[in-house]
Amino acid sequence: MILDAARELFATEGYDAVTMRRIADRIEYSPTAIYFHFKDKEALVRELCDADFLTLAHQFHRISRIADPLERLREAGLAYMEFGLEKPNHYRLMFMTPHAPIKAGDSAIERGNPEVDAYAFLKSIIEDALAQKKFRKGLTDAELIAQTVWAGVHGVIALHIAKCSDDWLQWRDVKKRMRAMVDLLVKGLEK
Amino acid sequence: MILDAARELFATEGYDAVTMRRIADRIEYSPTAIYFHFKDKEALVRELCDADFLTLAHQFHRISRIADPLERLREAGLAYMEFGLEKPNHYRLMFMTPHAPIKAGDSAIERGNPEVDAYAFLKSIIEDALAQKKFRKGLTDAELIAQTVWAGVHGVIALHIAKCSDDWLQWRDVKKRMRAMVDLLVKGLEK
DNA sequence: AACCTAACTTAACGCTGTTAAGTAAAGGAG
DNA sequence: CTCCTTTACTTAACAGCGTTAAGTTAGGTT
Repeated sequence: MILDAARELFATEGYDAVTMRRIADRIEYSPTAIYFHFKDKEALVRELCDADFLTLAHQFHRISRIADPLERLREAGLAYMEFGLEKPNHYRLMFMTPHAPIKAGDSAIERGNPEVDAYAFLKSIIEDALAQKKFRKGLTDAELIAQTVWAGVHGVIALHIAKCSDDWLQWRDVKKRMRAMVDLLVKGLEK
Repeated sequence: MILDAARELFATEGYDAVTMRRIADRIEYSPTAIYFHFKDKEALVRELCDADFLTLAHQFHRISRIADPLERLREAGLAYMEFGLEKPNHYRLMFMTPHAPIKAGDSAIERGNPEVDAYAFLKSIIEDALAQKKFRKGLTDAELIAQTVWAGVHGVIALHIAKCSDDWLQWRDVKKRMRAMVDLLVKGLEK
């Protein structure tokens, strides 16, 4: 009940709405009751995050069927950005807010398993492309490539979330920017 | 005095340290005194940001002397990321936190002037490269390219700031990731 | 019947941004 | 010199935050 209330408040009204007191109001308990189930607000929020990381990894599932690694990389990048676009509040919490590092085994997600670990999924695509010699000469470090690709797609969404209502510059449509990023990344990587 | 105290607290102890009361303590005034000079905390914080945007633009000044637009793009990207790396707290506030949009003329920065507007500086590099036909066929929209390049370098720093102490993955050295990003971007753009 | 434990509540602490009301000093006008 | 206005502050308080100490209540076990 606590997690459901927190998730709904969070998704619909944003981070500021997620106060212990407001969660408690929703479920008609006292604020203190929450502390019986979660150590503190950070622990609650991290459990929310954990579930979101899992749904993100699940989004990738249909993509794993695409044969060509470069095309798979394209679609994975777009799916990642789509996720951030649709759930900006969740995305902010997951990727734009520093948290205390989680201990190994503390999370419900099995590290390194592409089925449930989105980063591992990305890395497996890169390793596949490297094995099939799809990349430019000199590109060999799968970890480094994965982290750079991730940074690229993250940048599009992170900037969009933080600055979309900033009229300082003439923002191009975010969908266009998403496509431009995957195009640029693949063009920069492929042979 | 208020701005100086706020800036110092912010740079050394992070965002959480910037409370109206702590600023007031530093300058030995009452918290209320600050409200005589700034409408609210948001206004104070935005004036801090404004100064930072200006110093970022100034960092770019020496780069404008580089003749080759592609090399200039490289160096501008690296300088941008260096700024974020050196002043992570400032960077977070400037680029990772949504703010209410500023009204035109409200800011001290002259929009579109590459001397003081960092985005305009980036765009001028792209336009220069386009004029010199340095880019791949099909790349024509300077605004879109600038926004994509910005997203790329932003992604590296934003991820670093939010996730550097996350041991979920084996982070490559951030300097390596910075270089990998500019290389990837330029390789993806150039003819 | 006695005891224990889990699941809560009430009340409070110290913190936050913010504001209403009051004060003290400075400067100009008559 | 007095009156008045403006500027720059202070004190005290409000409502909200995360969090905790202490007390309560219900359910099951011995």
